[in-house]
Amino acid sequence: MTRRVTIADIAAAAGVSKGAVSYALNGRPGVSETTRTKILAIAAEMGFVPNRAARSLSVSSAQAVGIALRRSARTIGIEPYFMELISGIEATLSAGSFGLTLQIVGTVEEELEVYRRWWAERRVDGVFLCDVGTSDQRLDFIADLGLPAVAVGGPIEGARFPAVWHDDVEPSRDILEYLYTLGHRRVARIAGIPGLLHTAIRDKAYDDTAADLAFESVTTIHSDYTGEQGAQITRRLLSSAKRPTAIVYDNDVMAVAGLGVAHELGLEIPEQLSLVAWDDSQLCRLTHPALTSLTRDIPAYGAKCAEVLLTLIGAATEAAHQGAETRTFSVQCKPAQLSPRGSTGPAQT
Amino acid sequence: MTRRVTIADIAAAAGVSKGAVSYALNGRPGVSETTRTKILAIAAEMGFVPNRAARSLSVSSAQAVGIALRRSARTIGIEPYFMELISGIEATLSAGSFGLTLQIVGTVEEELEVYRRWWAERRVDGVFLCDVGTSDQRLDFIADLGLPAVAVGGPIEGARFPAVWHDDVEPSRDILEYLYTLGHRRVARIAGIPGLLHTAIRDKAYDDTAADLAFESVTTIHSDYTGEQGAQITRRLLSSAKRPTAIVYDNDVMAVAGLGVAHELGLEIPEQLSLVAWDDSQLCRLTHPALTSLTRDIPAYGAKCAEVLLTLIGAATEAAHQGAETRTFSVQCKPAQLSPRGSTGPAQT
DNA sequence: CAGTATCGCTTAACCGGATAAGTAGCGTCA
DNA sequence: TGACGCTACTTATCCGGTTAAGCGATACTG
Repeated sequence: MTRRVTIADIAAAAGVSKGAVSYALNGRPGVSETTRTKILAIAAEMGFVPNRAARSLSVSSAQAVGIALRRSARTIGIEPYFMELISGIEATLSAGSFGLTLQIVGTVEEELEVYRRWWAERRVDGVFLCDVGTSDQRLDFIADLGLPAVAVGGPIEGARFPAVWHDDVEPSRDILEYLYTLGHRRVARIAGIPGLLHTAIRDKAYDDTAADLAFESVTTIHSDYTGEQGAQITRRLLSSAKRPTAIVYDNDVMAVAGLGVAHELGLEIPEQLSLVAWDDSQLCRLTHPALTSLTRDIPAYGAKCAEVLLTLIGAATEAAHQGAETRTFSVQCKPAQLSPRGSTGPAQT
Repeated sequence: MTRRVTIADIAAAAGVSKGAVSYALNGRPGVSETTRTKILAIAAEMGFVPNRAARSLSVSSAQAVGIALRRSARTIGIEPYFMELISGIEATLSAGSFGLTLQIVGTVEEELEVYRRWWAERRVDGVFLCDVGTSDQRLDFIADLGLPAVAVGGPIEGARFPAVWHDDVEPSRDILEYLYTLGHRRVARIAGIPGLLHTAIRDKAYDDTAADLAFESVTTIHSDYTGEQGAQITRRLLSSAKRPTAIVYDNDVMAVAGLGVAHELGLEIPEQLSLVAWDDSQLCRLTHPALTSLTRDIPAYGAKCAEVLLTLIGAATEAAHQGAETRTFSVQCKPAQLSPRGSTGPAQT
């Protein structure tokens, strides 16, 4: 079992003081180039890595950010979204040698408690806020703590910290116009959880677009994003007298479940029913027919979120030293693109 | 922006010294019950939460464990396995108020580097080792570091740290016997990555069982676990002259992809082809027909892994203080159970 | 009643870095 | 030649906890 190397060890080896070593390692003035080179060489040779706790204690930064996910153990795995997001976040974080602390919680109260603890413990320098709601108590809570944060989703009006988001209005319109062009007149949408911001945004975009086109009916039914509900609602829709000729799902998991139900009922896809999924994961390409879906680059999205959070943390650190003011800025990403595949086709006449 | 409370603040408020506060908060002897109660009350009132860095620095523990996953950004999301595992791990960790640090890496070298850094920085007290290979360089590397670790998978002979695993031999036999009873005589298995320990274990279990029964052929083809390869290999198998009447997949994603291919080729499931998946996630119940699969409780498995790691960390801490020796112990979990669903049926005569 | 154990607390050192303040050595310049 | 400034360090303090050691005051004990 190797011993951990401290700056005191390096100082002893180099015949200088701890302070000199610290200056040398951090690229600060105060040591000659000769000494600096020598110290760096010794540090490298000894395999020195600074003790995070010690550094954190003196500079008051954790070099880590946190993400709390509010899902049950059984349902969290099924959605590819989070892992892809985290994967993108990670890519940016590790480039800046930040760590990612993950916590899975059951309720909002637990989530708020986690944020408070992280903040009080100084375990993280900032957090990502997922599943932003239309009226989200976490926003003020975190802003009041003074904890740097980035909302993953938006836009959020009057937010006290930045949001990274992409427009859902245009893609919503794209879907409906696409289906309209294919001749569909009765369209149903199995939407996500009603309280979520992006659900509300899509709801409105849907209604607005529907009003502009001569649909017979455009209905929205809210769900909880699970495959079970997706299947159940699809079954109900397809058993009704005037069943829709196209169904749009707010995520890929429900769309896959919906496809299963269509198979179960013996419906030909896309001849008798067209299906569209939001959030194109690999899942959409595994089914037959493959699911037409709204594609966006989620790892890139996560990377952007991380980038903004790191910038924010940097700014907060600056501000603490120089009293500069922190500006809230939002970042809009490229909207999702419709990827037509086998699950959509002309409506039956 | 609230100020963080330190033990010095509490000491001042209670009119005692920092030391007394520390004793009181940690439930150690050295203060009277009266004083202890008073200090605890003040601490609670002020909302005191200890600074993790400070505590870590003095007690040399991070109160966090790490998990490094070696997957690409695009493929990591699709497998429900990891999120379920992490979810289970989390449940146990947060009960012990440990944090989880997650890192996604691309190569083994990167992964080893992450472990070394975590260890040197004292960022984690222990790690989980996923995707254990048949000859895994990480095992010795981590053991040499003296970093407490738990292998998620096994059994590992002569390991220098514990493994949490479940028997794959019995379930492998279960599948083959089940298919044999249904009259299947030509069975194919699309296996996982050849270097992985559990792939090797299943390979052998398969061969052994096949030798005991009068199959016409039992073939194994290795893959990379992705839906693409699952689909591609399935397509090849089903296009061959003597195509199998049943295919077993080493994970659920490939099985879903295989089902898609079967649909694409117009095969009736299960009349013309039976499909079995390992690792029953919700995915298996979303398709039509639902996939017969090997069910195991992955969150519970993760919880067990975390429990063992925490025990190990506790033991290591003890050992450091008292010089006691650390015992390596392995934990075997309940093997996966076959859940027959619509994707399997009698072989066509 | 002196000797001593125990309680209840304070003091101070320590963990491993960062960093402000202090200082020795040397060149510069009036 | 002495005041001054600069370089290249060293020293000491701090971050916020933990903990060994110290130290009165009280209780116990032979």
